[in-house]
Amino acid sequence: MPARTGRPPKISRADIVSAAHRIIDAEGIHGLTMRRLAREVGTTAMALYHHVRDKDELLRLLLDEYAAGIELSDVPGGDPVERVVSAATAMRAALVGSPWIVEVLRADDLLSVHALWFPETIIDGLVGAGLEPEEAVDAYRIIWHYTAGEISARAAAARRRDRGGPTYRGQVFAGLDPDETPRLAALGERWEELTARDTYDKGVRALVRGLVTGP
Amino acid sequence: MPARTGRPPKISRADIVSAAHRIIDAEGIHGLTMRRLAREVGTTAMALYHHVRDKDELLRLLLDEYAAGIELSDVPGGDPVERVVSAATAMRAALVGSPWIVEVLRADDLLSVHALWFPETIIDGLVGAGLEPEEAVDAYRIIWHYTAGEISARAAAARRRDRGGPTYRGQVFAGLDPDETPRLAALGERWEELTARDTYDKGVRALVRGLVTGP
DNA sequence: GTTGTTTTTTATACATGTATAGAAAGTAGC
DNA sequence: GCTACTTTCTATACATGTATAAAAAACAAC
Repeated sequence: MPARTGRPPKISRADIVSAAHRIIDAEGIHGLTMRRLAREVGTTAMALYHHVRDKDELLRLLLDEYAAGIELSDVPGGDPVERVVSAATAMRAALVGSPWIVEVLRADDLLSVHALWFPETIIDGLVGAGLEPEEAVDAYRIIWHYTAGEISARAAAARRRDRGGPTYRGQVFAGLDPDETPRLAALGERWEELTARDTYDKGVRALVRGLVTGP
Repeated sequence: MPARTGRPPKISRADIVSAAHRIIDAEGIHGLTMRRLAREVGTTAMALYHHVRDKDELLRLLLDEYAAGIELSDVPGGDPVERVVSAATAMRAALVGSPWIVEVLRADDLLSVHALWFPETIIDGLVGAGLEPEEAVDAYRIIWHYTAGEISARAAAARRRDRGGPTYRGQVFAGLDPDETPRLAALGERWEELTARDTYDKGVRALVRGLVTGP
């Protein structure tokens, strides 16, 4: 039945993925290039492309491995709203350490095959709170958009901080007209400080509350 | 006082930005490369780097020009919640046509110098709804994260659709265990259809409602 | 005018993802 | 064993953003 034909492969998808894992652990996501990966596997860059469609697919495979290792935190049984908030917070916690994952996902709001626990739990909680299944899907996607946006913004801010350089905000606040934008002008210097806060929890609570209470 | 010294410049920032604008109009954001831009301006790629720090700065300059041309829609006077929703919707409408802008912004939740009307109006509306200014800033950022996430996901989905190829979702739903994820299994085929819906309005309404009503 | 200084431009180079073409290494039919 | 076919791998090439070094073009001091 196997009856393999053709030149026998020297490397496998699994080899690639585990080598990629090693590189990321040792050098961070930044060190993961196709050529570097090829060297680690002991082949050429283009040979990798016979096993993965492109780098994005490779990242998705990594995500999947990673997701399989996520500790699913226990979610409180009682209030459905609280369950949804907990699950969303756990989802965010799982992703926030590897923001590159969010770049890969984005369109794929389902995360990974091994991370379906998150949408499942959130949707279940939303149905428990009284939403129709279709509405719960909408609500889940809304929560996902918020979560992805927050992680992405957080990662971008961290990158900028690393690279230094003048923030764009400074420029914005320098040329600020108090007549046109009184609220912003009043905030002034405090903007930097205020926008350093972690608002995820606040946001997800408001969002879930707003979603489960009708208009 | 001017007393310019040094080799006289052949090109200016303004030249660069307007040439970039021309390219984007004619060929889309995809056609905007540093070399293509240099050709349009009549110089070399590296010469551009004496006028802009990097491509991101160039994109920010473009955004700023673009923002200056945005029609500020009138926002209803009455209900503060409705004002915030309108302003957020206008912000999203302004950005959704050029999703690359969101990639540039992300960390810079203030948009552009010429688009401060959006945060100003939103924060003002939130204060009008009873929030303290600090809370209103938090709330604005939360709304921004949601908006950026939604646009980003939408753009990624469109890109994927263009390129074709099997969706990751298909793979996810293929190997789905109804015991572990009953809600998702029940949805099954409908996922694709359900997730094609535009949920921005629903989300932003829920979010603002949740934000202005205390916990 | 020669020499130095400053600013801008050019030339060259590199790492990256990935396309394309062809070589290599196996099996199957005869 | 020879030919055809299939799969995998290798070599080469390209476009991209951008670093670095050198050259060019102006002015100022003497």
